[in-house]
Amino acid sequence: MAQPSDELLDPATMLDRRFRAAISSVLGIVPEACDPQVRPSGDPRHGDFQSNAAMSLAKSHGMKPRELAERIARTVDLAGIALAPEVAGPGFINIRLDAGALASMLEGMDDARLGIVPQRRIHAVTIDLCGVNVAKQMHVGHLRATIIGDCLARVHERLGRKVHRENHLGDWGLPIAMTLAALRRRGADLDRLTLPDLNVAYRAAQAAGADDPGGLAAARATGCGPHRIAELEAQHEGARAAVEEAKSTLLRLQAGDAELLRDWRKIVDCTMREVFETAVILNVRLGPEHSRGESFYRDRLGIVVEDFLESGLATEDAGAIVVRFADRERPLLIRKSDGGFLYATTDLAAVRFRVQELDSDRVVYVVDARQRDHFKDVFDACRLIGWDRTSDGERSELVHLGFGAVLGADKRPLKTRSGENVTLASLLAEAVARGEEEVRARAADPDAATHGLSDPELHAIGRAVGIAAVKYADLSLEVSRDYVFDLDRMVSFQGDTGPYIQYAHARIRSILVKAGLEVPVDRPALPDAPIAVAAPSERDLALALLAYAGVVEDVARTLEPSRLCAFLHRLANAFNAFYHDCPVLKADEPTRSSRLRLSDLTRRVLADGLALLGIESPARM
RNA sequence: GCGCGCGUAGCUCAAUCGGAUAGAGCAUCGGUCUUCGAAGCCGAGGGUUGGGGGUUCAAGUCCCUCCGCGCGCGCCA
Repeated sequence: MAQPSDELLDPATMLDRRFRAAISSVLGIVPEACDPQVRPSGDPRHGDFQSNAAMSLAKSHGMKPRELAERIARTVDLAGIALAPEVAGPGFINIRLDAGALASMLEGMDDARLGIVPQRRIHAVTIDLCGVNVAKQMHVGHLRATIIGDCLARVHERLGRKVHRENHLGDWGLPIAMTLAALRRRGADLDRLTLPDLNVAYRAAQAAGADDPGGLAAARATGCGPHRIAELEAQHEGARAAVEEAKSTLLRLQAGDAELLRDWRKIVDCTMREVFETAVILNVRLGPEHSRGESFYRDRLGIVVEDFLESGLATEDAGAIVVRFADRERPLLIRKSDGGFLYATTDLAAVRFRVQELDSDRVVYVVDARQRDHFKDVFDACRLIGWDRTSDGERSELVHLGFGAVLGADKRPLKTRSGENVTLASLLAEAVARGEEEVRARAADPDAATHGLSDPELHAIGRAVGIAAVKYADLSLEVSRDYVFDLDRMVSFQGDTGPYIQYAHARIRSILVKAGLEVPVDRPALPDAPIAVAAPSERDLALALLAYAGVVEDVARTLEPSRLCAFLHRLANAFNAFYHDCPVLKADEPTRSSRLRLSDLTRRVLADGLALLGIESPARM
């Protein structure tokens, strides 16, 4: 029985249902067991969609593929959706959608939802993103952890899911204690501390604590002079002293020393000020309410180890506590021989908290791909002990979305000329400057839509363009891959770039304004005009638009933002071709209104999709 | 040594559970603005999908093997 909302569905879903029913009927099996393999056609000559199920199902049912395809094609009910299907080749079933059906499906999606159906799920989703370290400036790695995580959070939210954005700060432990001890020792004014100062102090403290027994041994073995050995011994002693001081600072901090905690808070706040400023520049939704660092879990670590010991999953090994796995040599250390906890312990506590207390049936870690082994171990440990179950027993999906490195032109991790890590702040400043440069150059043209705009307006557009360039370039690639950071390519307004999509949006908006329409951000500009789909490029545009909801669902399912970018690029291309072929403002009614409405729908899908990527859609550029 | 990831056009990248002739962008070359924003559109050239073997109606995709690159591997995070 057809649902009342049936007509709101996209063509792929409708065809899936109809073919599922037909295959079920032909083969005498339940619909759930039939995958109709409905796919968009690669070649327009084969129609709009195809079902490939007959070829793979034929053998197991003792039929010839072609014969099965014929029977499915005769049986399937495509009334109101498509023309009669045609069988081709070894058993492809080709489908051409009906123009009237396309029009009514478009009218059906032309509201604030844009065809997206909210997922009714009782559990939440947790996205671990950003992952900054206190006392350290953000670098390019944080760019990816932040924007990919923000995009996935937005996509899940768009689908009606409750999302917890968790910024798992590195705000606890020896390195922080070391930095704190060093700053206090030299009497630094923590109220006037800047992040670069703090960063220098952090690195100095790290260097002071750097023990180099290997170097010492090597120096002895290779017969270095006594001066060199004495120097290394002194460094060794100095490092031990620094580490001892840091350890005692950490102990006092852990014991709740009020003065230390106050100072600790100051360096945390100093770090986070930059994080939140960066979030604003990046157009990422990340605030203090999303910060829950390692310190949050500090009182939950002991019980983690105890529970693993009690369950028999953890054993002692050379004084340390480890969890072993049946299928690999590598154990997971959860307590050091000196009784201290490790980051794995914190991560175990965090998974447990996120699944059980944040009630998440999905926990996504947007973290550097190099930590793949670590997360595999942590997640497996959680599954062994049952911490991947929500309180009502639902199994939670634990997934590490490991992203690749950002490389420089030399294919090596991005560095400045002097060999320093590139800070995120400097990288974004350059991107904004480049975006602004492009926008101002074009605004100089007296015919440009941006000509005569005020300085702050041009700056705002330039910023949106520069940030879009960087984010789109990142999000449009497969997450796990490394990529070369090339600002020239990214800010280009041609090709598969953020600015190109933004341009398509601004251009459409300008057409609607020229038609004298009000152009609301997220509502139809002309909700009542009948849509007609006639010209080939109109059809292409219609098919692209109708794919939107499915793409958003795919992105949530696969955690691949690049699919959304590919969709937006296809849609912008389809619109540009349509715009070239089909006059809008100069067409006669009712074609004019139909095309205006198609344009308006395109405009809102582009803006909605860009918003899911965390990219702004300027009205003019 | 063990484990993981990646090799696709000159460059940067796509390719849905294995589907029809492997697609885009950049670059190159050629068309296209006195007509809605040419940041656009239309077209051309460019490929042994790292090599070899296998599975099948069908392989860039799955399996085996070799080569190359990157990353990770017990008391840091």
